[in-house]
Amino acid sequence: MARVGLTTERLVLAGAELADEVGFDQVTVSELARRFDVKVASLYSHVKNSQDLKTRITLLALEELADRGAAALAGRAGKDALAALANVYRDYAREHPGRYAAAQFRLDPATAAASAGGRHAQMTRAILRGYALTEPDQTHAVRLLGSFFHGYVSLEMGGGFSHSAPDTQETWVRMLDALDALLRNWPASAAATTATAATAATATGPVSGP
Amino acid sequence: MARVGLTTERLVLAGAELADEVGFDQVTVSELARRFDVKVASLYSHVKNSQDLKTRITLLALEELADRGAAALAGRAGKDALAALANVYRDYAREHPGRYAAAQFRLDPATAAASAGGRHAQMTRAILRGYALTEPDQTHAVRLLGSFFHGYVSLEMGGGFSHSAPDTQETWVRMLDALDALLRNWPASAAATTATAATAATATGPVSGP
DNA sequence: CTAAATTGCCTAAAGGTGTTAGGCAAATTT
DNA sequence: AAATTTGCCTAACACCTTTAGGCAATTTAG
Repeated sequence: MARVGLTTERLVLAGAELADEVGFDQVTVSELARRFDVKVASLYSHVKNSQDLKTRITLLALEELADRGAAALAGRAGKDALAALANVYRDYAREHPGRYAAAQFRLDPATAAASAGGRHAQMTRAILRGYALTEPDQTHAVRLLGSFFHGYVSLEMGGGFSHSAPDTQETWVRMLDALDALLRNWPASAAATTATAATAATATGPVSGP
Repeated sequence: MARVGLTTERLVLAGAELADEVGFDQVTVSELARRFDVKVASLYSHVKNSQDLKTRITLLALEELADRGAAALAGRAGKDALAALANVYRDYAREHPGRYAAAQFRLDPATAAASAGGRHAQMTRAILRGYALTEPDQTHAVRLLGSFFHGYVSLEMGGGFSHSAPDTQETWVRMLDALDALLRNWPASAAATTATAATAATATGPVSGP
């Protein structure tokens, strides 16, 4: 019966498209089979299982994102570079919500190590070359930027900022201004501050509001 | 046959515990039934369906989180308040990973409006009273803090910062220092800056802005 | 250019989750 | 104690996942 020409790559690509259409966690082996007009069991020759499929979509998304980041960063520095990378994340999430969600998928350590994840950290570090941050601080800054990018995009995508007053584009621009200012004027380690006081007591969360 | 005494509340609570043990998206009506040693169909008298169960767990988590936040904020201001609320989120995520994940669950607008989500935004706004920010900026700052808290906690929970050099506690403290500094010295709206330049250029397709 | 080996998709089947419909017995009300 | 309500159960269907084994189309070899 006429072979359709399934391939791991074709499946992963179709899976990524499916994710963008219906959401990453609605990606199902069955639906994929339906799209290729093939019986479900047939996919299992190309993909180990559902988890494997999702992992591959995740790796694809991380790779695409890293490629876009690298392209955007080329020839830019300082605030320009910061805004460029930030926009890559935001735009990618808007264009490919399913893939972006996939990029958040938890990978096992081994797979994660072999993924494009490292390139992302590298890119953020590259941006910081435009600011005068020495080592311990640089890592803190990398983490801060990572947290911010990820958090902002998640909230905006999730509708967290939906119906509030100032539109998100304005917020976005002002936030980048703020981050740039922060990096240019990174506070010295106030080791003996009262900062740690509250630490032991409580925890954090994602907040929806405006 | 001996009634077990199921209740919507008991189910939601057990669901929250289950989430903390196995992860929010592994919370299943079947597993819950198993835990109460009851047949699956029996749960449907107390909960509309799986989605309804998850929604209720989400609402519970948002409420708990808001309560903790309110308690932590009482009597504090400025950086103290900032650190206190941030720690509430972080600690909650550590103690109750499943519930924290639930708090991220996308609610339909109507339900979201009736949730404790608003309290969270209010708390962040309350913190900003300790800093001199006037209106458009205040909202931007609320969103920035929300993005940051959510992003940081997600990444740390997801193992994003796992095996890197400076331990996360140090990063956490320094980040709070940085945010405090940023809020105390919020940059004025540099409307005519080069900020927007990069936005339009960002290689990736259609510019994002509204 | 066949014949053999491989590979791709299929049928079959079993196990898990979600959900609805209808029934009997336990708890509650009268 | 009778009547009513309510709680949990059985039955059944739909859908997703995964494994095992088979036949035919394709590729490789002689």
